[in-house]
Amino acid sequence: MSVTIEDISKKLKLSTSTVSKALNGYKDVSEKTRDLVMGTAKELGYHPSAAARNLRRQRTDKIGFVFNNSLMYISDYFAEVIVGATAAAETVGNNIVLYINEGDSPDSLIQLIRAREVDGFVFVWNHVPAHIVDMLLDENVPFVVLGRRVGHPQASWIAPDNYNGGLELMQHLINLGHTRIGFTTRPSMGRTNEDRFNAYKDGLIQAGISIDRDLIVETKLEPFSGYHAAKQLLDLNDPPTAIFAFHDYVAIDAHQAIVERGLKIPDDVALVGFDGLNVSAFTTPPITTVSQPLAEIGRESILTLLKRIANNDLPPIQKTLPVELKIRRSTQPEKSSNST
Amino acid sequence: MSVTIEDISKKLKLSTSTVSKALNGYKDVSEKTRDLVMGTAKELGYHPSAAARNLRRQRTDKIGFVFNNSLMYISDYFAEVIVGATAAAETVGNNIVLYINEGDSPDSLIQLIRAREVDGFVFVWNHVPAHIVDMLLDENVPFVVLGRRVGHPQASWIAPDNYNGGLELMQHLINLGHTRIGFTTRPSMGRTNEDRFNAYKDGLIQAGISIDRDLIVETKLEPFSGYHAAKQLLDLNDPPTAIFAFHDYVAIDAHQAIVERGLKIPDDVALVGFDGLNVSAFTTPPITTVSQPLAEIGRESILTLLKRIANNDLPPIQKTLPVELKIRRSTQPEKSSNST
DNA sequence: TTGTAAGCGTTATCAT
DNA sequence: ATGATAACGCTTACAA
Repeated sequence: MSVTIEDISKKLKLSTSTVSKALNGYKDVSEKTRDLVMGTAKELGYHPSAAARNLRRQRTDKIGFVFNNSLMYISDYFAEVIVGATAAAETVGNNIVLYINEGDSPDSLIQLIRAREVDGFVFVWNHVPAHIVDMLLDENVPFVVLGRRVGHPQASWIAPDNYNGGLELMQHLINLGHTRIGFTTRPSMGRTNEDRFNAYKDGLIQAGISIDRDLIVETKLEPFSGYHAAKQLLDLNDPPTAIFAFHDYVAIDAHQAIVERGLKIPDDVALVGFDGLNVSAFTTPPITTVSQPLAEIGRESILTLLKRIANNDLPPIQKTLPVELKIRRSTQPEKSSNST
Repeated sequence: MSVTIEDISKKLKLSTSTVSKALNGYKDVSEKTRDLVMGTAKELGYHPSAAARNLRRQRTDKIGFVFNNSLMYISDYFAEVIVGATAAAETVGNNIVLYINEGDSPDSLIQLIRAREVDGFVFVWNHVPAHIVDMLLDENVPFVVLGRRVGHPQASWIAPDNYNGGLELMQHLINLGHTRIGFTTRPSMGRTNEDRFNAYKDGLIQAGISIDRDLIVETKLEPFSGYHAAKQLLDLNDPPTAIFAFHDYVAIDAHQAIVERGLKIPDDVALVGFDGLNVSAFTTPPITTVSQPLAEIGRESILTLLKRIANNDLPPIQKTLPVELKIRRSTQPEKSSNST
């Protein structure tokens, strides 16, 4: 097979333990032999076997990245987060292993955990139910939830500041004079939805605007869902002058619905999204949104997980990262002329 | 630590080998003991240690997915391909390990290979240079290049039919009456670029249109590069009436440049992209493109790699997958009215 | 049908 | 400073 420590030890007439020590930079080995070992290691093209190392060290230097299929439909989110995470992991010699798991069968998750193929897990799920968190805690496996708050107090998570971002968005719309603002919500009431929805309601309340249930419509977790939601809003007797879409892809769907109705954005209907994905800038007009620091969320999740891998008795780590309002033409009245 | 085979064997007063055999469904074990073993395995919550298994079997059931950072900028591509690949791998009990590697330092690649953390590699690079292929062959490691043809005859790859897709695109434009068609090309002349460029040229030649060097402009591998390329084309004394963008993101950049010039798509300038990424449908008007079967390319790459892992002495496997022309409003004259 | 024992490649402990 | 040895958890000839 390939070159092992034994090959080096034989060639140098040293014991494998000395070679191992030299290779790993232990100081109880003479400089002479260390140079010798290093030299022949390079000469022979030696590289340690990950499997042997993992078995012995009871550690893999790998991190499981567990996501569900629907993440694919928000590819900008997926790509940025994953690349951020992978890069962060690699800086400390770790790698990311991908797992598609919907979280619907705890058994497959337990199997994953017990196989110890990875040292810990990052979950990228729309919703992490309490019984799964309990199970993870029970198994005593290090984990972090990426991108959303989790109700369970013992869970660690890294999430964007959905509430304050939403509030900024609402204040922006209200400052522009909008009083009838539609909101597209989610069927499952996860924390992300809750935070954005609360921001919507509080934004209205702070402005002294009463909440109209007709202006709140539900979207499903499927493509074109935002399209139907927007149509529903536009069909109202007293339709909204602005629509707050749950996230950018929903906003893009809504954009299409609005345009099909022959309405102008933002003159007839203003439109805002959420997340700050690249795609939100590609529509005409580009869509005002709240941008979350995706790469940093990915990075921070890894760093946090590594801390838990080092010591899983740490109290839960929960971080809210700041977001940024990006005002674009979907809410701003058209400027008189264009410039390069 | 966790439950091992020994725990089961002790509890049942059996040898570890018998337990192992029972667990792995060998037939030279009585049904009674097998049920017993299976039962206590479940009862104790046993799951095999991946590390021990890997070491013993000299196999990891993991596949390395090597990509460079620039893939992040075409997130639709990245997401679809990766999810397709991950799903395909999981159906046969394999997983994907991500590696960011630009291919600029063969050393880090060799290290990766020799560590045998994975059984084989899928490369997702813009360009796979011959010396890297030579190195991979030299190391006798199974690998497949995803998404592009490779010049090296010994390399295995799965790629879309760029040439014929490009030709269809050109015929479509020419049928619409365009004779001055701009093309945005790449600085590095990889096979993908070559194929699309050849399609551009052959499309013109087949229609009896002479090639005008002014209509061929170079883009860089950076954001907004397509924007500048399009402006350069529009600034010509005799500007094109149609632009063939190297890929969809370049087309989106070009779209912006065209709109900024106050020109109408497709009336003043028709626009086509390539790849069929979701984003190409989000612009106004949506962009005509050639769609590649990304998930299938991901899937097929994994299946091909698995074949090579099973037997790397196989002759190189090289597959061209069919693509599909998607005609959208960026090339079609506006219809009189819209419908739901 | 079951058990023994060796080995995968490394690291850690304890002697020397 | 170096070496012998055990151990990590599993699989597989081979023996019984």
